[in-house]
Amino acid sequence: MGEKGSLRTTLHRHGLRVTPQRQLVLDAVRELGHATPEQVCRQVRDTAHAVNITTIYRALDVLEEIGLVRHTHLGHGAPTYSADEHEHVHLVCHRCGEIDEVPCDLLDDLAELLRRRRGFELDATHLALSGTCRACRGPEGADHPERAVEETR
Amino acid sequence: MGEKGSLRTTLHRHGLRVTPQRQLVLDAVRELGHATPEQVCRQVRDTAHAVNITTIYRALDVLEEIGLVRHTHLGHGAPTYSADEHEHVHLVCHRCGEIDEVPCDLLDDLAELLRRRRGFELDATHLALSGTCRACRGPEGADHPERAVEETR
DNA sequence: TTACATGCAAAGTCTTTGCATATTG
DNA sequence: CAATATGCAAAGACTTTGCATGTAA
Repeated sequence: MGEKGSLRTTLHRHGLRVTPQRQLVLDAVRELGHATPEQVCRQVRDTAHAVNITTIYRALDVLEEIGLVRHTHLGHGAPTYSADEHEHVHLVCHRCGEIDEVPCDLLDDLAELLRRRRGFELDATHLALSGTCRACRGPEGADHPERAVEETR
Repeated sequence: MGEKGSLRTTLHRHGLRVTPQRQLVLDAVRELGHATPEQVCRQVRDTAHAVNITTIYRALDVLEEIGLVRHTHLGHGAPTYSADEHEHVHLVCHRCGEIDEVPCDLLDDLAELLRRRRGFELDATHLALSGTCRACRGPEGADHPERAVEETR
């Protein structure tokens, strides 16, 4: 059992235990694509009614430490967690809140630039880029304050 | 009074009042370069002892609405505000927490790419890029867990 | 049986809101 | 005077901590 066993294996490698809660949290993150701790909690509770939000936070921390999940700050409020195999850069629309995803390699050139000019090693997997999505820019590319959402904060 | 009058002028244009607090908050943001509401508050209080943190938040909101300041989420916790004339992209080291700044135009190519491929209009002025700074990568480019800070969150 | 996990409650940040008071135009 | 801004206190969102209890190697 290769891929599927990676939670058990990885936890063991770190001297940590495999628990139903941790398994459920990982499953939830994988299913949801990207989700806040709150959202993960709701998903987990569909299966295990009694899991505490504290446990969700702790499980996410553990899973992040061992490299199975990762979080990104998409702007205001809670961060979103996603599975490590699910690499992408987030495009966050500060107009409507929509989140799009693009492959990390779009940033290769930028990463190279930063490395050379600043010695900075960009981590594209943690990234959120804010701006205005196609829908909000409108068909004519004009200003469309359709359902303005308060600025991303 | 050209540049310097822009707070008064801009507030008026928006039907808002010029108050000492707003002036102080703007001054603080300009002096500090980039700062959290908390830091702005401390700075303001050097001059006006009694200003309430709530007022700082509200002043920052107003100043942002009228376009004189802008905020960025550098990772975990409080956002940082900076003056609009002070445009740059933040490079946040998730190792040591150091914040470097680079000109926005480094992102021109990426912006063009996103515009063409996704219809996404990147707002480079809001940006924080996370990664590892030169110092933390070490002279040899190796792993230097000198003063590891818990992951940017 | 010992080390690690969980649940629960309480506390901690950071931020917003409601309302009375004060201030500006 | 009338519209806004401020201060203060309370509440709200999100997260962490302490500690007793539970559970697996």
